[in-house]
Amino acid sequence: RSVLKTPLKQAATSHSILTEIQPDCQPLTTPPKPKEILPADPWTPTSNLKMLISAASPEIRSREQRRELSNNSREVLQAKHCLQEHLSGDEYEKSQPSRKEKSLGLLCHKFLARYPDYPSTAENNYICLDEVAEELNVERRRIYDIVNVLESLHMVSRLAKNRYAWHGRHNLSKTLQALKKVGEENKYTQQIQMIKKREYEHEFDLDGERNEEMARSFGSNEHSEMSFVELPGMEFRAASVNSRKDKSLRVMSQKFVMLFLVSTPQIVSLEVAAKILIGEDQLEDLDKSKFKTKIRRLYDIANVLSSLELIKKVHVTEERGRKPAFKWTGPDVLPNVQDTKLETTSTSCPPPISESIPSKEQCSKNLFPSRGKQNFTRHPSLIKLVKTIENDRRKIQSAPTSPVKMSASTDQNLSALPSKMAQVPAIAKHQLEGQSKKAREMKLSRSALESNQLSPEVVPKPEPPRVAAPSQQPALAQPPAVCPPSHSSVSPVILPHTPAGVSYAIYLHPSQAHTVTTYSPSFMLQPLPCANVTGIKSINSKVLNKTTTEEGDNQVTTDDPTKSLTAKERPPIKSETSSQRCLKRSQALQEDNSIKKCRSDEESLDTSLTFFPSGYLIPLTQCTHGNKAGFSNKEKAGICSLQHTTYSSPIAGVIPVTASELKAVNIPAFQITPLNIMLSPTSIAAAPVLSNSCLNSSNTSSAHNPSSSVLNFTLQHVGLIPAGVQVPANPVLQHMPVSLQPESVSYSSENMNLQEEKVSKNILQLFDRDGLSEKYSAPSVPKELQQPQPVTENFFRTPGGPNTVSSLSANSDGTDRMSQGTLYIPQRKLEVSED
DNA sequence: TGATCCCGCCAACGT
DNA sequence: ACGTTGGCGGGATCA
Repeated sequence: RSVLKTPLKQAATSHSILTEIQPDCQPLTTPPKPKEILPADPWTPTSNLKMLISAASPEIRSREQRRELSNNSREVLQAKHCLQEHLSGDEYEKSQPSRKEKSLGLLCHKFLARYPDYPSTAENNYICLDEVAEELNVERRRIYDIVNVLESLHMVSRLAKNRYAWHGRHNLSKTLQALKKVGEENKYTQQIQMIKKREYEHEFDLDGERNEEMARSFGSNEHSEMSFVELPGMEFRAASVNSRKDKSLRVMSQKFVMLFLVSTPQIVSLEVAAKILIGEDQLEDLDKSKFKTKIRRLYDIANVLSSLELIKKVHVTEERGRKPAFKWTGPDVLPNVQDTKLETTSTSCPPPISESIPSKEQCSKNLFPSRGKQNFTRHPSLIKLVKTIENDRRKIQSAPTSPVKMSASTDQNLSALPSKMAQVPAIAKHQLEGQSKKAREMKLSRSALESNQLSPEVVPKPEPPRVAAPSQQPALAQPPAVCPPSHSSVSPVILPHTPAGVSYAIYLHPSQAHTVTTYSPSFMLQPLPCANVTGIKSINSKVLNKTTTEEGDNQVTTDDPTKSLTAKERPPIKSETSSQRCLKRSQALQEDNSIKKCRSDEESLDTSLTFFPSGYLIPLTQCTHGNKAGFSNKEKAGICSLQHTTYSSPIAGVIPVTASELKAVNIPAFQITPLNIMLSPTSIAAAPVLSNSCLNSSNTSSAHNPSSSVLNFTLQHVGLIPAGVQVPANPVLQHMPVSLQPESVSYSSENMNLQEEKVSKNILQLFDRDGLSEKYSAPSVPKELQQPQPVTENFFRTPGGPNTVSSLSANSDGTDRMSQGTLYIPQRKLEVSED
């Protein structure tokens, strides 16, 4: 008899029946393993799939059809295959749910079939894990695997225990952009090259002792701090769970994706991915079992990514033989085109303020390129030293800062807003075409703009005492003057970049956060502005990249860069959306404020929290700003005061601790690097400008100057990091000069990151203290869900420095891919074969 | 065989 | 104390 597929529920039933023998056969709970008992029958995955599809809404169905047509997904093929088998007459026994039928990939397909790729915001797309698990007839554990990776892509977000919200692919492009940035900042490209190179070397000499070297080099790679990359709109939901938890799958998934986005042939072998991921987590011990486990996990992730059609399995044939690998088949992720446009627009649009901000951002970028830590990190001994220091700090760590500070930071955010706001309109315009809906948003944005103009005034007024605010403003206005030299020298054209679209936050591990925290709770305010800056990429890097290198193993061919955003992707919209969201949020906040005016510190915390994220994330900031702007200054002031209740003058309290302090604190710890010595004139010049913001201090130390960067690079890599690292010494690496610059740039950012981390850390603590995290997820308020919740956990940047987006922009032209500090590796021919 | 990766134990967490 | 999450790796399947 042919096996038929019992409907899902029935299947469940059968399951339980099967398990009769065993005690607890709860359909819902993980059934005891029936194993051979398994009936021979029932539902084939295919059948289930079909049923699901048929049952699904037309929308879903159509989507599914498309999928099948495309035949892109391996799972589908497999499913078909299975089906055929059944049809052909294999029997029941044979049809026993084979392993394949139970594969995560298939399961994921089923899961995805239940939800539309682009759910309307209106509908509540809640996901109840229990339900899903039951309906799909799988253990909940499996659902977690799927959901976790979906979460890493922000396709879902956790609302509460057992509940998730489905976002579909609306956030996908943004997420990918963010991931790409982070990946670039982490120099994944280089790491990949390093690993490949190492492998190559291995071919010749027997390894064994080599492990040491490997370990060392890996250790250097560790960008351990990075945890979870967040998006503006989605900030906190994901974080609702404890930060510590965001460890593995989620993060691994993001990193894995980053590898694809960063590597030129967008093909990543499991082996390489595993090595890199391991390297990040723990330096050294490449122990075999760990490697194996990593691989296992990667398969899990790969399966769901495959189901999402973001990647597909291929085999890379090298001299060694065939190695399993995956090829990126998802959308091309370019630096935000829109952003660029925006930039341009903003530039053209005169509002001084708007312009000023971008410039400021640029400055910050330059100052804080990316990843400063790495410099010393590279050297084992240095790493240890750093770690030790960090640990000490951790221990010393002070109590969470008062909420008030947060609010102060909010204020700062305001200043940043204008520029962003200015951009909004442009974005809206672009989006207009596709979405009629957007019109509304346009309005919002426009209003926001208007508000922006007001903003400048607002910012300064509220807090006269505050040093930072005033200074910032001027700085912003002038940016060109100060910063220009640096970028202009490199590439004037590119300068104007603002990465508005891609702001993101990274979740740090508590431990790391601590480290940062130690620095200065008090500075919290300061950091925020920086955060704003952060979103922006460093121009420098871009320029540097521009230099371009041709080496890469580009053979494989990636899709043309030009392609970039497809109409279907809606990134532009998003930016708008985010801004809109921000506005909403800000409004909400205001309401909150008005309502809660007299609340205690905790309350203020909430508020501040809300703000904070916004501050950090560009979109949010804008919103906040807009809101405030909308209100009379007085109101703003009132709000501020409310938030700061505790402090007589919120600003004052905050202000005291400014850049100078930060510098004092931060520098000692992190600036130890030789790099400091070489300051480029440019950087120095820039420093003054940024001085207001805490960030500056750190940046100053770093050198952007090409020559200096080269020196640094040389020192570090050659002197400090002899072995596996890409060293000029290596004959192969002829292109070093080019690559060097990016490196140098990246360094400075580190400091900034630290500061941010600090801030975030503090924030975190606050949250924890209040236990706010789940607070907002209240089921009762669906609407709320739509908007980003104020609650967040630590979202910060990684050492790699999300701040530096530069790489992204650089890539846009398509030239730079290999440029970043990449080593040229002798290439074996790569042959990619599909399965 | 090596590549895949299902399964579910059990610890960390949350409530 | 109990339910939820999800790290982890043994060992079954697949190719």
